[in-house]
Parts: sequence; structure tokens; C-alpha cells
Amino acid sequence: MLDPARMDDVLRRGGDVASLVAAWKSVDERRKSGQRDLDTLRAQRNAANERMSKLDKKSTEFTTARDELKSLSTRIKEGEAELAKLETTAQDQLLEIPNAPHASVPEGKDEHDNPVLHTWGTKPTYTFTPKAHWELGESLGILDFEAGTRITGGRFTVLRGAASKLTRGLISFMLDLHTQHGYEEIWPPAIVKRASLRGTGQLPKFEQDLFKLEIPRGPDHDPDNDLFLSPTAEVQVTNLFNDQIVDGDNLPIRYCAYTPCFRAEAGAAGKDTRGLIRQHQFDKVELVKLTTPDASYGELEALRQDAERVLQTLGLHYRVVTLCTGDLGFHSAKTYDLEVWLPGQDAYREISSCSNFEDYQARRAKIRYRPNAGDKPRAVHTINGSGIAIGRTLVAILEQYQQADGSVVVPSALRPYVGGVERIVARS
RNA sequence: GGAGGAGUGGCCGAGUGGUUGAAGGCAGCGGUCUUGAAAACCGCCGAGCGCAAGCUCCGGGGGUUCGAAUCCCUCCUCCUCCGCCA
Repeated sequence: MLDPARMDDVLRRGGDVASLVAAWKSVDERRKSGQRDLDTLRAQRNAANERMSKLDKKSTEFTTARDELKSLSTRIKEGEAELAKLETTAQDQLLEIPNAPHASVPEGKDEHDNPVLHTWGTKPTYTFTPKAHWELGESLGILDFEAGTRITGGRFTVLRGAASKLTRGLISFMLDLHTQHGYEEIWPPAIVKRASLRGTGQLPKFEQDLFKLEIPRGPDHDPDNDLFLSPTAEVQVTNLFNDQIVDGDNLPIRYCAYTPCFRAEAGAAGKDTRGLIRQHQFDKVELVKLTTPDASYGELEALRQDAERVLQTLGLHYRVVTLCTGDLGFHSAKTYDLEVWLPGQDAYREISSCSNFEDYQARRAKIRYRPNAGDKPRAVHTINGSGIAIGRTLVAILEQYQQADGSVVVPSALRPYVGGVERIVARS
């Protein structure tokens, strides 16, 4: 959650943030004064109880003191109940306040205002009209949208033959690339509990975007243990450290993880309904770092380059944009998007999003480090980025490497991962 | 799924109703000693809120009581045995 000291910085986001902040401040003031009053009463009770422990239990002084304390005790209980309500309210309000943008984040209204940081490679040229990946995939017999819909529903797809094999190869290729550059590989659960999602910022605000598991539960079930299909490995891997104090000497910590990701895509009706771009289930290799505050922006740049390396090694043309204040995600302080070129759609499409959350997630998930032995614990900074989205990489390969005859050349770096196959041709 | 057992500070581990926020040990930090180190000895050494005084926290939540780490209920987690399973 946002550091209360930074409430003014978050106002750059505009919109209704100002009213959220004002509402929180007002409740928090009441919370503080309630805390003060209650502490005074509790101090009285503690002192009286200590005196009482020295009295003879059979004496009249004891009986008198006990009866007097009874009413004080009742008042304290009432005060505690009131304070608990205020604390819950303040906490709920705080969880709804987004992260403060970093000073280097450009002003802007929406994605059209995102400045391009740089472009890698050049747009490939074709002697024919490039096809969209769904046309290529269907004519090659490797993307079966109809079957996915029949088995599960819309926005689910069956990959066959070369598409399946390329997916498997891409996962291994990316994990190998990242582990060679200092990331430890993690294979986490695909299902996460509510508390984990709150820790990384997906909840409470975005519950409608998630698939929730419905399981018979007793009436006393703790909602913190409600289960959801994880929308990104960011949740699992960051929460590897929830409620932990890590040794400062171990930072930065760098992880990579492959996981399936599940998103309900509420509110995306009608968008990208064709093809693999926007699915309810997709695969992704994620990069996650925990760093000290002074190192986090350097580590963000490095992580972005590590994500870019995947596209470069595959020879895929792309550009990098810096998200402006109006397009910045809820919990991010700064984000770069990697956008790969899709000739079949004549557009750059997001294939990786690399963000520094500063201490926003760490404060929610209680991930701290001790700068030096004996120091007070301090929130770490968390950074993550796709490294990169598997399905969209498959899309980019199909579209950028397509040939006049409808076949698709396999990027040379990927061939060792698909049994040496050099070209995908239609199934006979 | 059935039957037992256990959850205390970075770690181990005392503690069954009243100076116990918590003995003791290990680790860590500072110091004495030493050419240096080790050993030994001395001191410090959990976290959160609050300007402070102070308050809160012994897996989570609720209850009993003037007072709970200690008693009761419930949830979660872990361990052992049986069953089942990839």
C-alpha cells in the first residue's frame, strides 16, 4: 500500500484519487485520536491491575477494586470495538489508493501519450500481404479456436502440433536464457489465496478480473483463504517473501518462473476477440526482483533489458514505450511496455510489461529487509516484468516469420528447443 | 478421508490465570583482552502504532475473567500412523 507520507505524490494520477486520499485522511485522523483515548484508558487499567495483583484476594479492598475495574473494562471493550471499525475502514480505504508515479513518469491521458523509449530492429518487409496469425494458424492446422470454444468456451484455444511444440520450446528457451543471466528458476502453484493477491495489489480492487474457485466451505471459513486462479506469476513469486524479513546482504534477489495465467477479462468484451492476443488462459515467463530502495531503478532498467533480450535473440522487431501517468497500472510507480510488431495487424502489441512497484507491494505483503545487522527492518522494493508472454510470442513469430507460401520459418535460436525444426508447413 | 500430536522473538526452547514482552541457549552487534584471530568475560539485541507518555502483538478470529501466552470455541498450518492417489 502507499506510504502515507506520499499521499501528495499520488495526486498526479488525477481522476478520483484526490477524493480517496481526502476520505482516508479524515478517517485516519479519527483513528489516531481514538487510539490515543483508548491507550489512556488501557494504561489506567494496566496500573490498576498491577496494584490488584498484590492485594489479598479475600480482602474488601480487592472486591471493591474489582467492581470498579469492571466498568472501566467495559468502556475499554467498547472503545476497542469502535477503534477496530475505524482501523478496518482506514485500511480498506488505503488498499484502494493506487501507487504514486515516479518523478520520471511522463504526464499523459492514455496510451496515446506514452513516449517511445526506443525501437529495436526494423519492420520486416513482405512481397505479399502479411496474414494475421489466426489465418496462418488455422491454415497450418496448429491453432484450433473452434475446439477451444467447444471444450471450454470463448477465449480458450487448443494448440496442436507445431504450435504446442513451439510453446513448450519457448518456455524452456526463455527460462534457460534468464537463468544464464542470474535469475533463479521457480515453479510455483497456479492457485493463490486472497491474501496473496491483496499483497501484490490485484485485490481488493480487481476481483472481477479473476477466476475464483468455488469450494464448499464451513461458515467460519477465513475469506483470506479464498482461492483464485493466479492472473500472473508476479503474485506467487513476490509472495515467496510475504511476512518475511530478508537479510540485506542477499539483495537483490532475482527469480524467473513459468506459469499458466488466468484472467476473466471482464470489461474486455468485443476487444481482440480473434486470435490468441486476449485469452482467459495463457502462458507466461515472469521475472521478479526484490531490491533495496536505492538500487530499484537500476534494477528496473536491467530487468527491462533482460526481457528485451528474449525478443532480440528471437529476432523479433519491437519498440519500448514508457507508460504515462494516465496509462500507468494501479500498483506501479513506473512501467515500460515492450510492444512487438505484428505485421498481420499492422500494429505494435504489448508483449511484456516491466514495472517498479517501489515499496507499494512490500508494504502490503510485509516484505522487509534489514539494511545491516541490528538495523530496523525496512520495506524492500519489488520489480517485475514479463520475460515474456508465451502466446503473444508465438503470435509474433507466426506473423513476422511468415512466408509467401503460408509456411513459417522457426527463429534459429529456437530450433534446438523444437527438435531442430526449421520451418512450419501445413499438415498434410 | 480416519486417528493422534504440535504451533512462543532471526533460530532452538522454557513457561497452565497476576512486574512474562516473555527464562535459557545459539546467531548477530558493541566492548575488554590479544601483534591479529580464536577462546573467555561484560553489555546490547523482536515488531507495529504514537511527537511523546504510552499502547498493542506468544499461528488467525471469537469467548470467559478485574486480569490470558496460560482456560473455552473455531479456523489455518505443520508432523506421525492408516487409507487413497499422479
